[in-house]
Amino acid sequence: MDQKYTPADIEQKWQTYWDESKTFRAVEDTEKEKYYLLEMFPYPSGRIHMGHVRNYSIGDVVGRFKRMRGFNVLHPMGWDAFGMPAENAAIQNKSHPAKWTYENIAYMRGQLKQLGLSYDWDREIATCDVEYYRWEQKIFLEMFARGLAYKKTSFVNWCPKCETVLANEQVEDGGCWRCDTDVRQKELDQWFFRITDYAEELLEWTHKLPGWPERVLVMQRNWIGKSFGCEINFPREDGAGSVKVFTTRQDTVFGATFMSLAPEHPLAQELTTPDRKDDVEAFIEKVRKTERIKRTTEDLEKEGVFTGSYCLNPLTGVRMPVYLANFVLMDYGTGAVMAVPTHDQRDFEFAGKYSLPLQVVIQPEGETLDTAAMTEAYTEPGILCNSGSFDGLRSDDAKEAIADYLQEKGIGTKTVNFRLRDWGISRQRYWGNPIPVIYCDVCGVVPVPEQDLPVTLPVDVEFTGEGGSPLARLDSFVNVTCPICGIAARRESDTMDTFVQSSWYFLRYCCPDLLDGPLDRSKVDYWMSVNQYIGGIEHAVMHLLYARFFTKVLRDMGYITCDEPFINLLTQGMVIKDGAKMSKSKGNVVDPDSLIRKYGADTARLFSLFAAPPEKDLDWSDQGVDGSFRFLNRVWKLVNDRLDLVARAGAVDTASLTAEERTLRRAVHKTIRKVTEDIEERFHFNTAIAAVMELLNTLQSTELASPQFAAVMKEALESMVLLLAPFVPHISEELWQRLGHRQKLSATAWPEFDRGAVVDEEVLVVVQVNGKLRSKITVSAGTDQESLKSAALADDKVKPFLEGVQVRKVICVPGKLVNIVVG
RNA sequence: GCGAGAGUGGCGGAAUUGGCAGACGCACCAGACUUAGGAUCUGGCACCGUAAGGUAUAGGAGUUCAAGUCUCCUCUCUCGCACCA
Repeated sequence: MDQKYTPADIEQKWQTYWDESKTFRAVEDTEKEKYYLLEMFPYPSGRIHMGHVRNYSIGDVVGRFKRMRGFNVLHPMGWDAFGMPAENAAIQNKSHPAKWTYENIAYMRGQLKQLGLSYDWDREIATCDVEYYRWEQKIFLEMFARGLAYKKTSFVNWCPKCETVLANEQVEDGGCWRCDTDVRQKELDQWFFRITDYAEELLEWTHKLPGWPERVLVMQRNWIGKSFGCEINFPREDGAGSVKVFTTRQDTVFGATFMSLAPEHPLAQELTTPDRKDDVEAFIEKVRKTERIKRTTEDLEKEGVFTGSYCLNPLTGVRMPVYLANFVLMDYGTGAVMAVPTHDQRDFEFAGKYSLPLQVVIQPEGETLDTAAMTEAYTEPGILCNSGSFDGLRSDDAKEAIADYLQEKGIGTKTVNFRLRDWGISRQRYWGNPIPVIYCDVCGVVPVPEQDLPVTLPVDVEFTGEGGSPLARLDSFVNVTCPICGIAARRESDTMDTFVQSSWYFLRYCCPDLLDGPLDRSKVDYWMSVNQYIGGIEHAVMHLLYARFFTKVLRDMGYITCDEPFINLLTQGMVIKDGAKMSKSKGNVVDPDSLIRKYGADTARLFSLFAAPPEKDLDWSDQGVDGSFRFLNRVWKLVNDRLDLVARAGAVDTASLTAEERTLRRAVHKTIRKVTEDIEERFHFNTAIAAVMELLNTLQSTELASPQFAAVMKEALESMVLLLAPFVPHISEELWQRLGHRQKLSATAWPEFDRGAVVDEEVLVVVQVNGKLRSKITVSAGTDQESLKSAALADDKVKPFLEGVQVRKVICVPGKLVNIVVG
């Protein structure tokens, strides 16, 4: 037999076996408890990177472990295959996005297989396959029918480089999340999904997902941004209606001395008096030029302009000048704010700049504010004053009382406001899912009839990189007849945001081959929800929120029954090297291919699991990889060296073991217990692996002449190999076979620890004097407190510390510690 | 600014319920084997001290017989959000 560990050979051997025997194929089986394990599918960018290796190694440990524990595991993989890079590559290489994408998929699939990941490859999905995206078009049409997909003209975030629209979530620091180009505002006719209809439920369920990291839930809650307040109408002085504001501080209405409107506010022009026209237009132009980038990223100085018009404070009758202000956002609340300079910092600064009046309406307890002496707004709770019949109320109570009063008088209504806005999904790109809609001059927006689906992406398209979407310029695609009236019409040429595909791929995995619909209810009901989802924290808001939204929409359409897609979520940390995220520009990239070539997949997996717990960042270390490789070599050598011994061994007779044999066996079973708990309860694979390393050290240094040594060693080696299987499956399968098993390890159950074997016969007890460690004594496990106490007091190392002082108290923690308190 | 999380040897990290701080690994040092070693094996390795012993978990206070762990304050770092009315 080979004495040298050659990963290339054994990894190839077992990968072929798993592949050909379809070891990891998942079949619905109501007799078994299901376990749906999912890692976020990759974008087929060309090759996998270390982040993928880590993500999928973590997932594979869970998958293989659960399988060995008897679960019916669904562990699928696929490709988030639509998206800009494919199109950009096509432009550069004068190629086609489909060719580029499918070639990348083929290569990356090979890489994943080389890692020995336990996927059911029969369920593989590529979202650019027409068999996938056609069903998404059907879902879109149903959403359209329910009013959940709609069109509106709006200012959108526009990336001039990508020539496409970006969702708010896709704008990072004022730049495009993909290419970092400064984002501009552009007015376009766009498709939206009405995610705001689900804002309340999405928020509510963030309190019912105990298996999610708190920080992700917090981010989602903040993103949804629910706030309670009032909409209040401030009548215009000219009597022509009123201006509606949203406020959460209706307790300060009596202190509102002016109004601030967003420059884009529909009333902005109307309220502007002729003499103010020039100033106002100049201001609006200036704000528009500044654009969103600066309006959101920098602490822009508060600026505004007077419109020349006034509103009246409905409670005080005070004349309030109406300003346009650069810090008021059109897309939050009503785009208009009642300004209370004494109790809002922004309004305070604004009032200072334009010499607007201040009126204190909330006094801090035990203090009196004086407008002349204020240097900043008082935003804390307090007692109302100058507020008519509400004087003397605490501000918290006043919120309620004033809201009721406003509602009664018909001036305002209590409302709930969300920061979350509808999800714009139109993209002016070719490589995406065509939105199945036709525009007819007579019939208007006409959904493509279901029998005409799918709207297939045309292949014969030219990619020049100029002038926006190639689809829009393709007459054969755009020119159609209206399905209703038959006259010439135009096809929608925008495609859907790629986040749409990743919002339901986990459902399609349950029935990837279904030919007559998106989802097979019975299969989806069997597998959903995903028991464990694993991926990067960067998807905390966008992908995870959209996927939750889609799940609820599809539930309401009757496709599925679950409320939430992912029961447990694990967000793994980044892979960094030399203190920085791996990136080509920093030259600190570790290439998985060469890593596998040099050490094998098992070593690559092992190190990425051993170096840090999953949720923390992993600091890559080439020397650390050497260490993992060394460990596998030692495992290999130890097992192979003892094959003869093991071949002669029978079963362990627990009744007649010697003390030394029992000690060895105790180490084995304690390791089984520890590894099991570390994987199952904590996902702390690093400590699980460390425990196996300790066991190896023990086994390596134990050589007994006793009768049952061979039997105990056999049990030990077999256990060690089984415990390693989720982490390093190839070497484990090979060693398992060499240990004489005909049944494959991948069909073998996880070991159970023997409760009798892990009980300590002797325990080490620490003896402290006044909390300081003075001695350690070994006593038999059952020693009672009294004997323990006297043994501690009589200990030679302890005695000197007891001379000349009085023992006041002795604390005994059985099996652990004695603390003698003296004084 | 707000929210969340973190801070432990030269390094990655461990300490699960308040009970031996530093498991396991890396690096380093010494030795063995060797023509050789970037292979393998053995031993050492928080800091100060010859030792007995003392000091150590960002810093400071507190609770406790006992604190890396609990409470309060301060500092630093990371991530997320950021004019949200």
